[in-house]
Amino acid sequence: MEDISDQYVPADVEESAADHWAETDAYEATKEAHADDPAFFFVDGPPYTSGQMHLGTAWNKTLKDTLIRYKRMTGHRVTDRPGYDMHGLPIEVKVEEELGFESKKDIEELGVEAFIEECKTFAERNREKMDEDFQSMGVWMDWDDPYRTVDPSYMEATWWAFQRVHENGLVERGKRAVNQCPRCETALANNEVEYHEIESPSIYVKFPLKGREGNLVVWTTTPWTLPGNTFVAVGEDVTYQGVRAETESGDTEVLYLAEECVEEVLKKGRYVDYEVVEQLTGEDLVGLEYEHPLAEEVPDHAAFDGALQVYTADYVEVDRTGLVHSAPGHGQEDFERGQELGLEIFSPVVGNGDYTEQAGKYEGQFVRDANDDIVADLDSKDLLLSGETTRHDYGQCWRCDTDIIYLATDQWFITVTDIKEELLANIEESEWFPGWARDNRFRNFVEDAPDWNVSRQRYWGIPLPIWVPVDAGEDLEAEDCLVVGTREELAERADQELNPEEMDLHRPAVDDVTITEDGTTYERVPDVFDVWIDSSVASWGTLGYPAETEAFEELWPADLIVEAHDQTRGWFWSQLGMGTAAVGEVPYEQVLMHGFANDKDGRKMSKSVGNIVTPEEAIDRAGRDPLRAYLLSHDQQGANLAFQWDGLADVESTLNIFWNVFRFPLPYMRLDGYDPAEADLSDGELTVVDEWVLSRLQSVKSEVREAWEGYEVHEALNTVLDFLTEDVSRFYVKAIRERMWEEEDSAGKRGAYATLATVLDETVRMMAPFTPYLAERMYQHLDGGETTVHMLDYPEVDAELHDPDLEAHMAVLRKVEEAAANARQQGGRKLRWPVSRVVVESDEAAVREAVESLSDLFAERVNTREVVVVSRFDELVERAEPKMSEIGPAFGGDSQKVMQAVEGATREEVEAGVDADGEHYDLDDGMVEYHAEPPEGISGADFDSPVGDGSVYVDTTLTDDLESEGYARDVVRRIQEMRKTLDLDVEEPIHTRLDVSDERVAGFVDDHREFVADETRTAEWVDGDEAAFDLVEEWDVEGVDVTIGVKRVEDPDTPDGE
RNA sequence: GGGCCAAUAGCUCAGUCAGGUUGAGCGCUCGGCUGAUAACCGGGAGGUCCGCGGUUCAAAUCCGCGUUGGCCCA
Repeated sequence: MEDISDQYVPADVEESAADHWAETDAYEATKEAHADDPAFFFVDGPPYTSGQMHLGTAWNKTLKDTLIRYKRMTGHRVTDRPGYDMHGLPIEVKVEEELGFESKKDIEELGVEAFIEECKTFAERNREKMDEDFQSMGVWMDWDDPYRTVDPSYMEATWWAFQRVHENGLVERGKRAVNQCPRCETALANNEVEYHEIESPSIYVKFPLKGREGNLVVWTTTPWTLPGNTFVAVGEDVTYQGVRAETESGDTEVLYLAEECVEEVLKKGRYVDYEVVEQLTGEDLVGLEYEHPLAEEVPDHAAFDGALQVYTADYVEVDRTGLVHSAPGHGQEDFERGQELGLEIFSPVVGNGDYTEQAGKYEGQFVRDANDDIVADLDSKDLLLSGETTRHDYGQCWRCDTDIIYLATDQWFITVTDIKEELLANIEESEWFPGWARDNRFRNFVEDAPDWNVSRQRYWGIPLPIWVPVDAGEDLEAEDCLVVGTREELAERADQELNPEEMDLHRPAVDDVTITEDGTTYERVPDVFDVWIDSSVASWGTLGYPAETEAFEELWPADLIVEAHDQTRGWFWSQLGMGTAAVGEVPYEQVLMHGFANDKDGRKMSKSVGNIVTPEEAIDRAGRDPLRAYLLSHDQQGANLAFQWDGLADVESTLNIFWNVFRFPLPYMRLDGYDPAEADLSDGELTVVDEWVLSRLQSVKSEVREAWEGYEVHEALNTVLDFLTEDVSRFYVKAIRERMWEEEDSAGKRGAYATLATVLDETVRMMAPFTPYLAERMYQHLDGGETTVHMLDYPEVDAELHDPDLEAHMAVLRKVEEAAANARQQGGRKLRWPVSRVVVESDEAAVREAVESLSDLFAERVNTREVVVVSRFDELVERAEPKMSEIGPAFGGDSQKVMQAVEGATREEVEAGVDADGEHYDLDDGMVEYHAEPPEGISGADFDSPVGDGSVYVDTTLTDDLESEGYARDVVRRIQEMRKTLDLDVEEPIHTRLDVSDERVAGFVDDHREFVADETRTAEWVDGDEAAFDLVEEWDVEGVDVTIGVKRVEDPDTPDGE
């Protein structure tokens, strides 16, 4: 094993640990060690293979890795197969960009097979890069065997599930108004639409009424949907008015619109005057018929029974005009209302956004490009009341940022709205951390979830396993279709010869497969699945189901999934939806939902803002373990992280303290030939601090366990780190340092070695899931009995060593010690100088008991000759403080004199009455307040402890004896500093020259020559030229000039020197 | 436009559920310690508890209305 460096250098530690893992197959050994343990089925949410790891995905995988390591150490056989989500439009778009493609036509020209190959290569290339990234964070998962959504065996899992959904009667085919990306020529799910502000026309259009005078006034930002107009919607209880409006030229016309909107709209139409001719409700307007405003341009417009009439609808708001142009072919709400009304759907637009011949004059135009023509046509017919533009949020394709259009197209759905009750009930079957994520956020989402559009008119995805009769018409029902569940089943039923072992399930391999049954021939629906279908089956796809059944039967459903809060609408939902629709169950039992990694101000990291921090950069500047510990030291339940470089540096310095604690005993142990791996607490003598730190260790283990079990990961980590810094480093190590310096083997030293070795062994194991490299490095140096620290057990509480009373006492003592240090500082007596006496005063018996039980330790730590514990310190002097509000009225003009006489007097003096200017004054009780002060030479400070408060008094009066020791210690410390300057070995003897300018002080130091020589390994006191010394320095010791010379002894074997 | 989460010292957060003198760590500063020493210990400064309104003897805490940031939905 290499030497342990003075400084914690994460990069070195990590390299050394990584090498060790590689050499010893540590990961395999760890899995093997737990092969027979009870199973813990963790499922990795597959990251999308479009780019590389960023800080958020690094956090996510680190958290998963930490939990997996913890679960293993607590005796579980953990499923740790990582996953990758590799299909979908994002990759298609990237590949199209690489190939310089602009539309589907380019893809068809290249050929679907070649395009699929490109996508496959692209996704695989990204996956390999991400594989490396995740492994570079120290994530131990089964990287040799990840599940990939592009593997036929995984794809089959979606087929199997979809077949179940079909059997359950939850698959539906139909025309629905969906979000359509005209560039990608596919439907998009609501959650694939992102909203941005755009500028659109904002036009007010007159729809001439049939059979009566007047026009309905509607407003729209999408003129291109007017050819598809089918009805006008009004609010049932809204008040409408018919107004006769006068134009600038003096003509008049009648307009119908909501009362509230009249003024505003007439102003926009530049009417000069108007009168109300009619007032009526929405209900009254129902049934009015109107002329299609583009009747000439679009002769084939909706004219069927019930079209071009007024209906009520609940989506109407009293805004703009209060009348809403409705086209079921172009809007979701319009579509739903149209269905209720039994209206046909008229949608003269194809998938790429071009008008069909049904759009008459506009045939072949891209819809958005037709806006201007339509506005102009309306204007020419005097049907345009007003035309301007407006800025508003509008949906865009999540991948290519093209503005979407609403179209009614044939799509396939999983009708999750039919099983809403079951979905909501299944939510209750899962336990979420934090709880509010389930009960508020997720529940709301599920309540509002519409039917799931699972079909995409694209290429790079899992083909829909649906075969429809070749002659199927518009009204095809899902139950008349075949849904295939596995490759084997397809091979059996297919008309063609297929090899289930070797066939690829991607397009175009399955496109031409037909099935003939009962005299009907079926062909495959050309669509692919929505990419969210892929990961929705991860809980069984991970296990190779349906091809492999054993693992599924043993493990399913997942014990735990861990993702960020954006997955509420994503993976948390898709799994619930698919699980419930296919098998009636939620596929996971526990959900840990963490937050996002934002920038230092809590803002989202983004390329355009330029505030991105990459994991690589953080690893470079701090290290893998520090980055992991930093990420894990913050709340892991729903809260976002505001990344701070300072915070990362803080964590690194905390780990450095851990490193210092770890390496502190090593030189001593080596000198004594002590092997920490063989540490035995029954060998040697345990002092009270040993017993205390061992008890604290038990408390920490129990707190840490509890935190883990509630997935309070940051609590677990911070508890260990606090223990290391507060208890081990600041208290324990300080307390045992002197014992380590003892030269001979002693029971006390062995006790300290055993204690510290035990503490280190267990904290290393507790830290292992968080900082795997650092823990490995330490374990291999301290013990190394097993291949890796990660295959060991997580430490368990040893009740024998747990002593809550002692911990309580020590907690009191530390508070008292703090107060003593405070009092010392006030009395101007530094710790190196002993004091004769420290008095601890408290009227709490528990406090006194605590201090008394630890008084030796206390005396040592505060450097006092004597510790006195009392309930009341009777040397305090009560000093009087006059209360002028009482004295003033009582003594009138003499008040000032009385005040001066009273101030600072003792209680005795005041009670006897005070004299001033020859007069005697008696005072009442209420006129004076007393407070107790320490007498001259004693300074005090108060403390609050867990069991009660009190005060500490430090007697700083000097005696020759104390002063003598103080100076001697000061001299020792100067010589030590010089030894360090000379970089002498701890053991190396020296010759020392000492000149003290003050005779009295020189005497003091002489009294302690032996002590000084001992402490500084001075073999001989010498005189001589300054030039004869390796180092000569002049010091100011408490105002006294002291000149010290130090030189090495030439031959260390003969310490007597010359 | 709607839902959820957050806002407390320069920074990270606790305290909010169950109302009662705002706390810790880091940083800053002054001092101490000095064979773990780029470590460690003590003192001090530092707060509109995001704002406004309400309930209450009493509000960081409960309620309402806002502001800012984040996520989700439209």
